[in-house]
Amino acid sequence: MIQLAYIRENKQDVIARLAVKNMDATHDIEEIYTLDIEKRRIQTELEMLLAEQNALAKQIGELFKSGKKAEAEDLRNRSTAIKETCKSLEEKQTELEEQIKAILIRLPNLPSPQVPAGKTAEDNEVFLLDEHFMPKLDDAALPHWELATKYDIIDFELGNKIAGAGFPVYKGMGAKLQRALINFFLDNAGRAGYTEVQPPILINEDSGFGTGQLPDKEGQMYHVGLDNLYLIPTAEVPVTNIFRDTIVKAEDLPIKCTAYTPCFRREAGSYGAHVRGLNRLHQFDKVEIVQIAHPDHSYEILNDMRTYVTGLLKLLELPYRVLKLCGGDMSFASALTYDMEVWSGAQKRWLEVSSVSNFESFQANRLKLRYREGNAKPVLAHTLNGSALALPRIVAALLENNQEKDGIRIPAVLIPYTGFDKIK
RNA sequence: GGAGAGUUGGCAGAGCGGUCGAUUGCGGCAGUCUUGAAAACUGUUGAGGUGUUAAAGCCUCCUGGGGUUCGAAUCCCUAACUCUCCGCCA
Repeated sequence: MIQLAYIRENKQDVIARLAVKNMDATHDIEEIYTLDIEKRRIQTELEMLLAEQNALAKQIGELFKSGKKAEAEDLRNRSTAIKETCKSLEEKQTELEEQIKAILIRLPNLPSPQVPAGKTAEDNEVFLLDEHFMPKLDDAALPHWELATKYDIIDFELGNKIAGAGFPVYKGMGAKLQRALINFFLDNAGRAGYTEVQPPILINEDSGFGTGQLPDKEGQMYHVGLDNLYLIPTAEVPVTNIFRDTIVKAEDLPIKCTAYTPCFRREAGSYGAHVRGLNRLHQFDKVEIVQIAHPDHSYEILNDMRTYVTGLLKLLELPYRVLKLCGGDMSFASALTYDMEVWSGAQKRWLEVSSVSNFESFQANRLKLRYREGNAKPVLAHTLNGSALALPRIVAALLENNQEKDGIRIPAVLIPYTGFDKIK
């Protein structure tokens, strides 16, 4: 949620920056601005009356005590009269506040000034390309879904029977590879200073609101109707919400957490070749990294996180590229996002395996997540997160890029985790 | 699932419907003492809004929502959550 005080002072800047996300917010911003002025006018008026009422109530109490009944009655009538006015002003104020919030919560975050203009994924800026580990495959190379069947490590049909499309069953070495990757990612995050947490994978509405999934984006999440809970689309939601309604000390920043969780996405309307195999699933595993940062350092930290993720890709011996997302391709809550994509040798496509974002104070404002410098007033913190990493597409790329005549080669760093060096 | 109890400031824990934003303890911060630290003592210590050069002042907040009243942390209704006992269970 954009800070109301910022809109108050910087109308034109807000409109200009939302235009980078291809949104004409002129009307919304003007409306907020006008409603806010009116709201504050009413608030002032109301508060003066409330002050008078408080004073009267106090006097009445004293008059009753000293037995001056008639005078007390007199004041009581006056107070009753004021009460009516207060009530209507209060209603008006609440209504205005609701109107302001209704607009405010559906406005996306302001993109950082360095976000490139653009409408679609085509307009993203290639920030970095590392083809060092580009595989040399011949035309007989198999896509990962065929390799999965050939080596009997992932069964899509079986998952279909149990839950539906997009819920694969990993078997044997396939399952072990999943576990190996999760442990490998968690261990690395731990070494990089992230504290491991295991959060709930069901969240309530407040949590969904805090990180920006609710309202409006509930269609992307599975909903447990009976208990009104949602399955998490990413660990970002429960982990960031650990810090909802908290004031942390400035010297404790940055706070770094990592979590492995399964993630659930409805992906309604997705179909076709691009969602085959592991490319797009309803349930998948991911290790997430989250940081709560001081506003002065959040962009350095974003760079650190990006470098950390590309470091993992190098360790896994995967060719990758880093995209700086354009305004049109960025998510609702993000101020700046880098996407990491790995090369999938047989599909001959780039697959997104991580997305690292700085949300600045957008989530913090919804979460009421603040830090305090000494005895100063609390200030909204910045939140950041990134996948480190999402498993399925990593697996897809590993299978395809490392296919050899006698099996699939496991990268050296993973062998201690898998216990085998080849899937046969 | 059944029965009961509760939800107050960072934590613990008081609070006859009328100077209660709230007693007290702990913790935190500052000071005295000390070579330094500890102990002891003293002071200070919630959030949001409004306002101001800065303050003062004023308003709101005692889980959320609604109600009664001139006046509510205190009474009533309601929701959520927590705890205890019983049942069930990985």
